Amino acid sequence: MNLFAIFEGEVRRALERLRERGELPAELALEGWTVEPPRDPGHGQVATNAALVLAKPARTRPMAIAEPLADLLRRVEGVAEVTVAKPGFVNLRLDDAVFHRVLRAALRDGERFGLVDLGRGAKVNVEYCSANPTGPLHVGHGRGTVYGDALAALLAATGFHVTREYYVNDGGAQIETLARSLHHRYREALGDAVGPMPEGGYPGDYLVPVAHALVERDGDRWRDATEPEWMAPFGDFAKAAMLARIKDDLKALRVEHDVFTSEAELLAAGVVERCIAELEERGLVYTGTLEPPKGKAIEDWEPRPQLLFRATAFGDDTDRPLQRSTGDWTYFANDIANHWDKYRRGFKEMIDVWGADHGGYVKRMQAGVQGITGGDGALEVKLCQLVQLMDGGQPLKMSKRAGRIVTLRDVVDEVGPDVFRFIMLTRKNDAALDFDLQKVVEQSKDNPVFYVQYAHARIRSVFRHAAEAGMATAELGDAPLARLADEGERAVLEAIAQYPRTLALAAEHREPHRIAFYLEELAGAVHRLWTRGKEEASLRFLVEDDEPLTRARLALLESARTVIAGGLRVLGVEPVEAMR
RNA sequence: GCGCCCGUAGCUCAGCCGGAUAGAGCGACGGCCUCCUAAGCCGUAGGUCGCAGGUUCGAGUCCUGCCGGGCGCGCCA
Repeated sequence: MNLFAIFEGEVRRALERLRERGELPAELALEGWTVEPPRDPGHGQVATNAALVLAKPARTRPMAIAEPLADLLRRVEGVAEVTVAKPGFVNLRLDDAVFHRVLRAALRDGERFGLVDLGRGAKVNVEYCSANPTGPLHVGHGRGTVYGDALAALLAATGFHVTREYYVNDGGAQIETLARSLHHRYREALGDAVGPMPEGGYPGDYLVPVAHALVERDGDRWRDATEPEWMAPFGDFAKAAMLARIKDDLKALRVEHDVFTSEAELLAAGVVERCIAELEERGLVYTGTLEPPKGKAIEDWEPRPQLLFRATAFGDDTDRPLQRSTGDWTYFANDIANHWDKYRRGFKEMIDVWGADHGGYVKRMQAGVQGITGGDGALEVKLCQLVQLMDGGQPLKMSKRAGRIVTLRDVVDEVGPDVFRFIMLTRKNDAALDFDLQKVVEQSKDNPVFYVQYAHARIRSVFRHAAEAGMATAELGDAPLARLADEGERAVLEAIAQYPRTLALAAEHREPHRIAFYLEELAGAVHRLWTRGKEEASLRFLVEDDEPLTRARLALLESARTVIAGGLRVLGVEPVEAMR
């Protein structure tokens, strides 16, 4: 029950009436205006800028539209008062009864309250995390992962049929590097004096336990084997171990993907060849020679004819290579196949969450999807800016080469998934983020997530007390909500009514952080109301000799709690029963 | 050199599709617990929204140009 959507309809009808009556030009397009909560609560609960927006196309003054519009809106059920303000805003003050209906809807729907059906069951594939299985997840991965996970939940909450996907980049040379690194650790585990990790290997110590597990399984049978002999089994073993570890790390973050797609398996199944053949049939593949990029000197640049994808046909800056000089497919070719595979599994809408360092790759991938799906599929890419890891104000350079990795798991174990997720979700995805390990650990007790969880816990506490006092806490839908007369109660009521709109906007904009900020506001309204009860006994929630009033207040609290729980659920944060 | 993203209070960040007097948290300072959880509430201080133009009834928001920071710029992933 989205009040703002409802009143948008009312404003539209009123404008249409004005057009019919000739007070607006017959050909006027009724577009571009909005219905929003006014910034100043003194203006009521709903405001529209329709008169301002339409004045110019209607070739009249804003007030000439605002006045008759206000007259019509005054007759709408649930509207208590309509005022026209300065330049031409029309402000509505709503009857309490309207908010009472919202509250009853919230009580009736529980955590499903506000879940608008924007998607109508459309299938959407959200690919996120997709870190290479060559090591544990680090903090930088955590951001895109949490964002993607919350976005997936948000879309699922707004009527889309969502699949959460992880693309495993296990097709390239990096798995060979991983296998060599494991082989080195394996020899170490057997007690051979092999020295430090060779140049180009993965120096982190996370392969040490993997090597021991391999010794446990196979003993020293690979000690004297040749590289071609051990390469495949070592690669498989290491890959499986890394993937298991990544899944475990994800679980600690409360992230669970539905599908893991393996690049290597797509390759082995010949999907890439079929994909390229498909592109060829569409005339999107040719052999040509690329110009060297301007402005950036590339050493050992050799003009070379190669297999190219006609990305420029879809708005990319240049055509893109599909095949390496070695004859292998490029990562790009494989990734087109990956998206083609999704498309053939029924996903016309695909969303990828990438790190900002892949920003230069967006256009070509979108071009690839357009090309391979004949324009029927669409790829939306959400970039997460990189995380600058700090330690006590000093930038911490993470380098895999130096083996100095701050793992995601370390941080999550330290502060917990709720704190970590909330930190990542109180930011827009496209703003850079400083993540100071020391501060995050020190200040995790100040994390706003507790503010929201505390509001939930306090409400639970009231219900526990109510039950102890023998008060009925069920069937609150028929409570006399008109008894809710305090300004603090109204504030909570109005905050609750904002939720459906917030959810819809967050989904449309792919911005789960809006929910986090909204929940802080709602929690604030709850905390303020709580404090009013401390200052004035008559405003306490449980009033011994006035059960109807108590029930009305419980109804208010329960719907607030429901919204908090539902919102936290979308963010993947636990609503708690108690804080102590 | 070119492309994308960012620049808002001391710090970390919101600011809805262009809307009314630019907000929150942390930090600083001052108040509030005989009573449903003080992980809370109330107040004070703190801003030329990077700079300069432009668009318009109206710009933190859109456009152009600068400045500053991040990322990227065949066959790596």
